[in-house]
Amino acid sequence: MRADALRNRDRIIAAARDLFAERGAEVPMEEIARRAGVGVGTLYRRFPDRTALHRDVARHVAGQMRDVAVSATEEEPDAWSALRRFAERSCAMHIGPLKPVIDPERNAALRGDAELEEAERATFAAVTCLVERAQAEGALRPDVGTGDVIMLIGRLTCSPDELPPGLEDLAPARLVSIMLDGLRAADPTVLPGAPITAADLGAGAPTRPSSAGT
Amino acid sequence: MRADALRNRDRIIAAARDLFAERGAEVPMEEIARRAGVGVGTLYRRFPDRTALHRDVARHVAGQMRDVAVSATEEEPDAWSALRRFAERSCAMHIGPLKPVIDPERNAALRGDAELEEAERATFAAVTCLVERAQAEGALRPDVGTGDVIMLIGRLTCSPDELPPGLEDLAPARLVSIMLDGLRAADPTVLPGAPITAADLGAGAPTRPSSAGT
Amino acid sequence: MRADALRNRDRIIAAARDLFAERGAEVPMEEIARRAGVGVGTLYRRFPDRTALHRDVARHVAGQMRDVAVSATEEEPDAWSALRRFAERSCAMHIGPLKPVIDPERNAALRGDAELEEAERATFAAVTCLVERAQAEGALRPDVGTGDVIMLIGRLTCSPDELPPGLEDLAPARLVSIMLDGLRAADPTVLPGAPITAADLGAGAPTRPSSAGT
Amino acid sequence: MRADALRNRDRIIAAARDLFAERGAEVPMEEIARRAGVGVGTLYRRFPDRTALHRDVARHVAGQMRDVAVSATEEEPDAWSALRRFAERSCAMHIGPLKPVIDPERNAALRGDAELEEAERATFAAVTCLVERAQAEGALRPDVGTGDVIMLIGRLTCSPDELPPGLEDLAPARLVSIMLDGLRAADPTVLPGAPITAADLGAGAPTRPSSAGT
DNA sequence: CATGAATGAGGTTTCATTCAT
DNA sequence: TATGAATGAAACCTCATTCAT
Repeated sequence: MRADALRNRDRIIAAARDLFAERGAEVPMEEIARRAGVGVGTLYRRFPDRTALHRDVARHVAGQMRDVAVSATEEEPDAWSALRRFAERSCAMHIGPLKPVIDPERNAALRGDAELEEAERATFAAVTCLVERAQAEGALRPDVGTGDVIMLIGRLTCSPDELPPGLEDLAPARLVSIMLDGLRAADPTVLPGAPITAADLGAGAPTRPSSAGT
Repeated sequence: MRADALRNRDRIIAAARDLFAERGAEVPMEEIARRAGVGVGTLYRRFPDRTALHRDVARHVAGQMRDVAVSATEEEPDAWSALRRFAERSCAMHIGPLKPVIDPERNAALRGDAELEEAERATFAAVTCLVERAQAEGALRPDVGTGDVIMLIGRLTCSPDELPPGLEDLAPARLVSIMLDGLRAADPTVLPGAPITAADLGAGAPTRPSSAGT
Repeated sequence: MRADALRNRDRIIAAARDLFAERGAEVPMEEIARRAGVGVGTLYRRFPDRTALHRDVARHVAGQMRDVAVSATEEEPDAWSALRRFAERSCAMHIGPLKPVIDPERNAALRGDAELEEAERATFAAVTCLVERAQAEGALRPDVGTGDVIMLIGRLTCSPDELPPGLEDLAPARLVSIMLDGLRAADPTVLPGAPITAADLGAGAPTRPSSAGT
Repeated sequence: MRADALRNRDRIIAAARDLFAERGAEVPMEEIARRAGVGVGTLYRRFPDRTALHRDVARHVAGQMRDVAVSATEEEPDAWSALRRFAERSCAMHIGPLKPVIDPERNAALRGDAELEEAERATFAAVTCLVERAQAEGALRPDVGTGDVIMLIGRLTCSPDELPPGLEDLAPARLVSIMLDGLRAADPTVLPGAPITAADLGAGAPTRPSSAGT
């Protein structure tokens, strides 16, 4: 692929990701093209329809998630710090509002995409590992599973323009901190049901639930 | 207004609220009419355009929120239980996905609606009161404000079809419980910034920030 | 269906048939709507996409063909006159240029349409009957089949604007007459292969080839 | 022009002719380029727009037609055989479906093209000559003109994919034979109107109608 | 008053043509 | 020179809104 074409492709994916996060999965294609600085035709040459764009943005974001999970695991001194870092970085990536675009559970067009599922699997595996280690370290309450953690992160992260002006940075940081406090071991309430596992989250999850399950 | 006309109006609002929660603020009007069991013409007779429907659904939901806040305050033995009940009921009402429809910050058509702002004000006032009492009781950590609580609740509640099948009831309950644990007093981490107040959340909030602010 | 809606539907089908014959299966929908005197929206309300319009025009034309075949059979004194009338009427209906729209062999969207296939079957049956009787009467050469006759008719009829100006009426009449002379019994050349039967023409044809086969 | 450039040009014309016959005059340019094994850029370097491609394909085909007419005239022992050969060869060239591309009557872009008109004139002249000789020989019915013959041939030839599978070769041969029988002298019906002359067919025809006219 | 038909503006997608590599 | 990327006009199709029945 030619250099300029590759650059355009990257700009389109970046523009699409931002706009999907800001204004939803159905932003006009024209607008995505405009934000990327190209004509609609160029956008459609690379991505035959909205579905294809969804898929490539999903792969991109899922890959970043996996990288964040892996590097947090490798570089942090303990599992709890790694989980905190994973949560904070996910937040900065606006995972929450991208859910309708990037989650195979909610976007049928993504079902069965190998690359996407592989990235999700790797992310789930890394997070599951962190969860188990953090529980062994006594930092994470024992009655939660990977699914609980992933869902919390997904729901707490949101796009800047959903936040009150002036709080774009502060609010997410506070909410994530409060959530992490809720996940810490000290004196928790009894949760209903069993821990939610990675497998409970569906498609991209490992077929065999980890030992954190039920 | 005749009895059947009134019934139609209620059915339309109920259908609209459900569809807005399930499929977003831009659901086709035909579909809302169909779900309500009326023709589009009837829908447009009651609500001249989508904006009017948004507004009436917003008023309806904001009124329910206020009722929940007030009755929780009146009927629960202590402020912490009332907060918990408010969180759980809000969750059951799928406040999260309705945000783009009912939040004046995100739906410009709602700005300046007196009835809506009054309901929001009352809700904020009641929750602020609960927050302060719960902090006085030592049940709620002192470094959070009404805004933190409202935002947490808004983000943790979601429509059933965003959840993995089989977990529609369990997942919200677990997430809310974890969040509440994060809000409890015992041994919290230091949060960045100052508590987020009702006033920080904008339009419908009291003009004078409550004493919870810093 | 309301009276005016029904009238519009008929006007759309008539406009579409004419334009398909004049300018091909891909005439802009806007133009069909304009010719029918309605907006595009109305056209799309009745026919969700071009395919649906193709299908209904095909059913309409196939029904007319069947009616022509049947009435010719019933009203003409002998099979040869009936065949001639069938050929002339088909010609007036511009069957030729409509082929890409109405022939399931060439328009995949029509495959398996029961109403269409039934009309084709009836037409083929009637023509097969005429062919056999005309051969028994000695008017039609014995070495041709229903398929030969149908194909000849299809190819010789064309839309007026494919013809040199001034010959719109005369040319088809002459070509059909010459073709009919070619089909008459007297002193024919030896044709290659076996008679082409209705079954050879595919989808809508009777499953069991008539005795004219092979 | 370099050898490879010349080869590209020929491949493009061949690909275009085939695709025009198979799928119509509006086949995407990309597809023509692909079939020819070149990029669109190359196609546009040779042919500035679709019109130019139409024109060159038209010239090419018209030239072949003329060659067929001339060689048939020169090499066949009698006029009737020459006419038969001309009809059969035209058929093999799929003249019918190319009509909208190569006929100046139907493709305004071709009007006034000297090379094309010259080829058509020569073809018409040769066929007119054959018609008159065949009539003098008593093989061709006297009440038809060059125009009748040309139109019949044009309408009976079609692209292979318009034919039922398995009959691609047989059907055209049979239809042409039947048509030729219709044109033979023996015992014809009375045709409406006067013979259609070359001049009646328009643009490329001789300015002075040949003596075949009435 | 309820209904559902008609309208046309706006978003989606295709493709002829131009142009950078 | 050959290629295939970029462009934007035009066609397709959807749906908010109006209006006849």
